[in-house]
Amino acid sequence: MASKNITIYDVAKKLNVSASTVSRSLKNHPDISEELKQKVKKMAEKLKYKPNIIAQSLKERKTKSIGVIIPDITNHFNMSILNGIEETAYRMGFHVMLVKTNDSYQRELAHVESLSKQVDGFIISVSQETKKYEHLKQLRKQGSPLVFVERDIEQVPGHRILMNDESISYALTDHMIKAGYKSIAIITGPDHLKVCQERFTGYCRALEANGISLDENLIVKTGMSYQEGRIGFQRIMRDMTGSGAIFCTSDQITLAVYSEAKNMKLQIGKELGIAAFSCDPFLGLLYPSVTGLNQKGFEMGSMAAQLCINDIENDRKSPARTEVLSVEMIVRMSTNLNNDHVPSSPTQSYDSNDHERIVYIY
Amino acid sequence: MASKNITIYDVAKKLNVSASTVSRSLKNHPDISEELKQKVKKMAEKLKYKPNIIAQSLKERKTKSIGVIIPDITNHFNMSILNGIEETAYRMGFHVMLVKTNDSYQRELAHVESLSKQVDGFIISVSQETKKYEHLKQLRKQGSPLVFVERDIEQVPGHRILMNDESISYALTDHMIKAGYKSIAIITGPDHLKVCQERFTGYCRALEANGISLDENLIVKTGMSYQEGRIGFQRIMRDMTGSGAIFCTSDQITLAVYSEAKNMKLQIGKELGIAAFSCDPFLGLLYPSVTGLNQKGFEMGSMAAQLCINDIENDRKSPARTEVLSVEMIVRMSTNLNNDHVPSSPTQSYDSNDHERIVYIY
DNA sequence: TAAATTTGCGGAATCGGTTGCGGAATCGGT
DNA sequence: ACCGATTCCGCAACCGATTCCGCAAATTTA
Repeated sequence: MASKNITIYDVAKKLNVSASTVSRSLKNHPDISEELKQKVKKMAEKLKYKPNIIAQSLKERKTKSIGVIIPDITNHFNMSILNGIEETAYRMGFHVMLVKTNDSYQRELAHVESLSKQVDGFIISVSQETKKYEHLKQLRKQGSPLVFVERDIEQVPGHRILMNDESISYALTDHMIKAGYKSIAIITGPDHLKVCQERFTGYCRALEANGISLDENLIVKTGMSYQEGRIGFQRIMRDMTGSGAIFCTSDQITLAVYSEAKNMKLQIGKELGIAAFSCDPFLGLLYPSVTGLNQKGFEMGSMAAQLCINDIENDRKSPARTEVLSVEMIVRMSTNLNNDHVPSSPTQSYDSNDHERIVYIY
Repeated sequence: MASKNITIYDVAKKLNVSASTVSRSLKNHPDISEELKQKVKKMAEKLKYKPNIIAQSLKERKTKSIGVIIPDITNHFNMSILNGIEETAYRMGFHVMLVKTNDSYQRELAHVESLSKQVDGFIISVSQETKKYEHLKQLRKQGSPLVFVERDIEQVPGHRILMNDESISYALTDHMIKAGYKSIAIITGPDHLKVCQERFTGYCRALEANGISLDENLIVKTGMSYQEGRIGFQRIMRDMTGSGAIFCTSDQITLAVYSEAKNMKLQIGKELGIAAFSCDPFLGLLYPSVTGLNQKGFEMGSMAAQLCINDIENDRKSPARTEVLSVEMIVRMSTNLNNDHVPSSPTQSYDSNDHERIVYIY
């Protein structure tokens, strides 16, 4: 933006009219004669005049952009969400300011502050560390539309695009139990993160429903990252006895557990069950393929953007909506205890469809 | 940003000083007495005054944000790039405005225009459709720093963060030939996209060096998407004879080819070789695992952001730099013709490391 | 003590648009 | 020919910050 930028005044001067006239002409204000409008538009075109969005933003107090605050962007689910957000934001004439927190509360705080004057609304998936939420309440007080996606905070009003975390976790856990695994472990994040708590609750309920008591040694609640998944896996494997299975509550945990299990030369499915709270398309291509979900990240992002932008354009916060998308479970080989996964003819093993069964929840 | 926002004037009024004084106090201008500075800062704190970044941007003609224009964000490589960009942008005090083009020239054009007044510099990976580049030259004329990442356009000056596309493609192709595959196919994008042309050239050179002539039936140049990969695969399989292999030049093509091959119950490696221009970590977990690359997306994004921001802050375009990161090839099972991938003991097959060999290029 | 600096702060223009208000010119009606 | 209503456009304020310039008081110097 260094050099000469043509402004509305340049156009005005060329035509010996006022800047107001140019402004009005370009927005088809009825006060300007059709004839003059055309002249102005021609000249603007000729000079390659482009309105300065910053100046407009200052005057209008609208930036036509939304802030997206996300813990990280290197997993399939968040990517899909981001993709959905960008797509509908674009269609609705908005831009996306993207920041990630790396699950750090401090960084989330800083971003909320620094973006608050720069965007018209927020879509946020809170960080794992976030326990305080004054910063988010502050946003609401300012009047900024706020949409939570996947990870929300109950105490803060705002729209929510969520999943049926608890029931799908119940389903995954129950499925593993019914599949015959004797000890079911879980690797998840801390309870103050609502999604973790819900996933854990689903897990607990399923155990309970099947008359299995909780075993602290099989519960890891340190976090959702790859590293934490890896360490969690190692801790669990120390205490896991008999035919066990692990409920991996994030993309990264799943990747970590799967990798480590392979490194330990475990036969996934037979020697170790794995169910993933994940929808990465690779899960179906792995061998053994991994039981996972059918999360609709793109749709969630898209809906979030719509709610956010609607709020912005109507200038008033519509009553906070909570959309809970129901997720489907996709059963694959990693939770098949009886299949030893060594097909007599290798050809068979390549047909993932033989081993894929979709279970609809709701 | 709806309601009452406290401005610098509010702070000024409270203290019966002028706005200039408040402004200067907050930026530690020496003209203001230490005593008054403290009073102003206290009051600003008390009123929770936050400077209006839009107003600053207008005045300073700097927005402290960079525009990132990318074809799509749902593959691991682009994600990594984006991740790297965001990380260093954050560290350097910048924000990221993210837009994707879905490989559409029109959309790229629109985004370049609409962002040009909104960001201080651009990082771009051009769309597959982009053949004209006036819009990019225009950016340079305006003085906007411009950094190409992965996909550049030679005719437009600017920094470039690239890979050794041609030589690594040569290496992958040569590897497949040496591995014993008789017909080597390629699925890639149109030649006007420089990376495609280079990858294709590498492919051609390798064939030539091994005394193999080009077979038009084995060459698909329609595009880099999943759909195009799928269709390309089907077309190639009609004509592929004997032990063949496919060079997949993108993440999505790889995914498509791998999936389709599995659906056709082909034994990957033995019946069909696959080498991927991709670095997705899942490639190593698949069974059979897939020969791929070791692209450094994060580093590339990080470097791009640095170059871009440096240019912005020094206000002068430093001489255009071209960084070519050398990529490593990682040989895995999908290009092992002799291994039938049905291990006597299934345990073995889970050890991907037994089948992984890193080949350094350069 | 008068003159020359220095210190400390305010006024006003500016960045680039937008818009309420008012004024001149044109028009229609009688 | 006179009056009221339109039509069409410009002036100036404003959005919220920054900064050049200037001025008065305090300080130093002669």
